[in-house]
Amino acid sequence: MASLIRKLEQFARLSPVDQVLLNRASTERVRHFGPRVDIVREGEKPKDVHLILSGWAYRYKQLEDGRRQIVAFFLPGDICDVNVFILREMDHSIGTVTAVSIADLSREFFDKVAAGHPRIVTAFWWETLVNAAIQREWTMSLGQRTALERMAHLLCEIWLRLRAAGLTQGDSCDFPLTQGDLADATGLSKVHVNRTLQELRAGGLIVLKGKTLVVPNLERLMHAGLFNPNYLHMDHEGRQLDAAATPTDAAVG
Amino acid sequence: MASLIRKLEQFARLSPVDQVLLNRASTERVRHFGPRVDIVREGEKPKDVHLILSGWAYRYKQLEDGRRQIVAFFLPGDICDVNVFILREMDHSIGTVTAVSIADLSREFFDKVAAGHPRIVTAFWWETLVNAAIQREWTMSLGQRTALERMAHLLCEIWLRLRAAGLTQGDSCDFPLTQGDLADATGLSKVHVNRTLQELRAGGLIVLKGKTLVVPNLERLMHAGLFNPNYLHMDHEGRQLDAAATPTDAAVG
DNA sequence: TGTGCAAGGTAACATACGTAATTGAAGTCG
DNA sequence: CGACTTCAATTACGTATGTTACCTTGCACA
Repeated sequence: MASLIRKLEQFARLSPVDQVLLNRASTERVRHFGPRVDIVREGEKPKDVHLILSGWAYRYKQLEDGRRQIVAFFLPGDICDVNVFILREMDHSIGTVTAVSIADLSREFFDKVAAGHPRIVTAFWWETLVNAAIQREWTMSLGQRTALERMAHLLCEIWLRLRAAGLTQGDSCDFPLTQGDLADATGLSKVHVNRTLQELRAGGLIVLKGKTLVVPNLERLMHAGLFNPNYLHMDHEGRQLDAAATPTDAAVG
Repeated sequence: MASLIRKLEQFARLSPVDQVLLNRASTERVRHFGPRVDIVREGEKPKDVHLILSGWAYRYKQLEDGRRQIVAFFLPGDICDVNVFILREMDHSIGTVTAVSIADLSREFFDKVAAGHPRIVTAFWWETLVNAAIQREWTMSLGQRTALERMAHLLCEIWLRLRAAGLTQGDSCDFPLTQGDLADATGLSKVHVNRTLQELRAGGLIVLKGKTLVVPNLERLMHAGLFNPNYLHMDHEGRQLDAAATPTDAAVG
C-alpha cells in the first residue's frame, strides 16, 4: 500500500521483505464502503485492525442525547489502532466521509510482524505514538484554542498529513468534509464553523469551495492556528519531511 | 511495584517470572521529586519511560502566550508512555502535583520484555490502548460536555482509576489537585471551576474539602457526568473490576 | 504562634459562542 | 427535468462561561 509505506518510510527504513509483507497484507482482505456509512460500531468486538487504503473516515463518539464528537480523522495510509483486538469491545465508532477501501489486518499478521520484522514493529510504534500525540493536541485545541485558532490548527494538521501521504497538489487538496463534520470535530456549532471559515477566507488564509481546499500560505495558516508541527514527529534521525536533509543512513530498530 | 502489577493483573495474568522482572525494573533506578516540579520538559529527548511509583503528576502542553492544558493525569502504577524513546523529542511536559517517586524504564527493559515476556507485552498494549481511549474521552468531554458534566466526568475517571490502583478508602480518597489544576484540565476558568464544584456539592454529588474527596454515591456522579466506564476497559475475558465474576482461567497473549 | 502566601470563594460585568429559523445553491435521484 | 435533500450562508437573539477584582481561609514556615 503506497501511502502506508510512504508514511512509515518517513520514519523507519523498511527492507524489501518488510515491504512485500506490508503489500501482501494490504491486498489480501480488502473491503469497500460507500460514503457516510459506519465501518465499525461502538460495542462491537474488534476482530481486525483496519488500514485505510483510500478515502476519508473518522472516529467518533456519541452521547445518549445525540451530541457527537469526532475524535480523529483517518486518511489513506492510516491504521486505525494497532493491536486493538486485544480489547473486549470498541468504545467508539468509525464512519466514512467519502467512499473508502480498507484492508483488514489480522492478529496473525501482527504476530508475524512482532516475530520477525523489527523495522515494522518500530514503525508501528511510531504510528501509535504519533496518533496519541495528535489526540493530545486535539485536547489542547478544544481546551485552550479559540474557534479561529482551532479551525486553523485542524486544517494545518490535515494538510500536513495529506502532504505526507502524497495527497496534495501544489497548494491545494481534496477536502470532502462538510461544515457539520468540522463542527463535530472542533466542538463548535455549525453556525460558528461557518463564521470562522468566513473569517479565515477574509484573511486570505484559505480558499475553500466545493470539495477543494487551497492553502495559499501555509506559514500564515500555521501562525493563525498557533500550530507547532513537532507533535506530528515527522522527522527522525535527521530525516526531514520535505527538506533534503542530511542523508544519515540510520538503522532503526 | 504493587499498583502496577495490580493494575496489569486486572487484564493479563502475569507469571511469577513476569512479576519478578517488573519488580526488579521498578526498584532499580528510582528517582524522587518534590511537588509542583517538572519531571520532563517539552523539547527534551526521551531517554527512558517513567513508571509512577507514588504521587500524582500530569502531562501538559503550553502555548507561547502561557495558556496551558493538562492533557492527562498520572496516578501510581501508571506508565508515562510505553516506548516513547522511539521519538526524537518530547512534544509536551510532565509535572508533579505532589511529591513523586518514579522508576526509569530503559529501552533494554522493553527489549527484554518483547523478547521473552508475551504476557507483559499484552498488558502493556492494554495500558497503551486504554491511555489512548482516555485521551479520546477527554476530547469528547472538552468538545461536547457542559462544565458540570465535564467536571463530574473527570472526577469519576480519577475515582475509578484510583480505586483500581487500590488508593480509595471506602467512599473517600486523597485529592491533591487544586481548582487551578482542574481548570487547566477541563479547559474552564478557575472561577467557573469553583462555581461548578459548588454546584456538585449542592447536589450532594461530592464532598471536597482540604485535600480529600468523598463520593457518597458514585452512580449519581456518573450519571451527572454522562459517564460510561466502557472506555477504561477495566474488564477482560469475563473478569470484572470488583464484581466476583466468572472465574474464567483465560490465558491471554 | 504569628505572618505571609497560595488556594478557595464571591460578585459584577463582558463576550465568544450557541440556538433557532430562514433562504439560497448545489447535487442527486427517480 | 423537476423534486428532494443536503449543504452553505446569514440574521437576531440567548446564554454558558470568561474576566477582573477583591476578600477570606488555611496552612507552611519563621
